[in-house]
Amino acid sequence: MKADETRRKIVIAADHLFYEQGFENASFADIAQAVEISRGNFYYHFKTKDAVLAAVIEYRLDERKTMLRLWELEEDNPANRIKNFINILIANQTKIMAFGCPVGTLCSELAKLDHALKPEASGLFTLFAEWLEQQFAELGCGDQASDLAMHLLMRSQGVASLANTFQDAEFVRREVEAMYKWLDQQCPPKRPM
Amino acid sequence: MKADETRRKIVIAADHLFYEQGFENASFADIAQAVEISRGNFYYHFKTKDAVLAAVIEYRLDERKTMLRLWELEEDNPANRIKNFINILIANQTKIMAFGCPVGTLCSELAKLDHALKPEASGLFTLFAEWLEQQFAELGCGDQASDLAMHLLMRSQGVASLANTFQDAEFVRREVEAMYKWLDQQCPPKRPM
DNA sequence: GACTGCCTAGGTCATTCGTCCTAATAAATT
DNA sequence: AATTTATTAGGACGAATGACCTAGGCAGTC
Repeated sequence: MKADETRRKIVIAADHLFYEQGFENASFADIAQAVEISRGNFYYHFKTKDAVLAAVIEYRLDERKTMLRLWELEEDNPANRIKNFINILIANQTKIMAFGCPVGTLCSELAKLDHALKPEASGLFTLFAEWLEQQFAELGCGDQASDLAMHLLMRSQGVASLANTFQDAEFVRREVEAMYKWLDQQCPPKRPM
Repeated sequence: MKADETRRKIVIAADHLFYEQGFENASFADIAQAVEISRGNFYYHFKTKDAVLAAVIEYRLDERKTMLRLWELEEDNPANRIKNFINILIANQTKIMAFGCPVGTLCSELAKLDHALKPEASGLFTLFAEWLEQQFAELGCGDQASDLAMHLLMRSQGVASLANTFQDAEFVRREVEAMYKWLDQQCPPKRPM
């Protein structure tokens, strides 16, 4: 069906626009123009803007899940998997410096709008938090796994936020290095009695 | 002059509304209603919405500067001054969980809007960064002072962001505790972050 | 009491937005 | 070929927004 393809194009274009301009600031017209379809056609695929947002969140969730699954296949050392996560800050540095973290800024915007889909957007964070917790657990961090996961998520959010504000690539590099070092210090060494 | 008072009321109301609803989402009508003045009267005091934003940023800067100066007067131990900064997360916990960090969310929104006043808003971060750097310098951290200041700012941003997303007071408490511990480890003895 | 400058009230205007409708076209099925 | 279904086009609508204007009220001063 052609509709599926058009729908997918819309979601991807909306994904970019919501990230770069924010959800509220990106209009139907903007998205339609990006996909090169008419506003009427747009309405055929999505009845409301919230429906687009819901589809974008689902798309982002799918993308992240795929990425995490790939890391699990490619790398069986949980510490290295966690390093993959930290490395997002480097891999996406340019976009993060320009627009911040896609997940964090969306959650923050939806919180201010008191939007009904805020919990769905938070699900993106939950996905990462639970995945990181799993990795820390495999590392042998036991009941600390959850706290460590939240701590690392917190740092990546903080770095993204300040990277966006200060446009300082050196700062990002430094903090990523510090996260690596912090990671190495977690869990083992297991001290002898 | 009555105008000064009305203007001040407008700025304070706009400050709150920009924080709780976001800059774009807060309309002239919203602010005018909060101050209980007519939209026409509003226009007498501020010609454009950007002018309101500029005034709000200046107001926030003044407030923070006053707060930092007070901390310097009340507390001559730089470590305790830094603890005051960390404690903002506890003192403003309710608001932060509801609306995020006033500085961070504003900067992030203005970045997405590609707004002309983004540098002015970033000035709020710079104020804290330079003040923290000064405190770390007085602590004897030498040329690390700047990096440590940015690191602490980063952590407070990350905590505010996740606090807003997850509404988890226990997480905030835990991370504040971790920041205290981290602070105690800085300068001397020099330890990795 | 009239004048002048500061302040306020309420309304208008053009624009943009999300939403929705209808008619036309393309594709699929019979 | 005929009919039905899927997809697209373009415009219309009301609501909301930022911006702007003008008329009037209220000081204080001469």
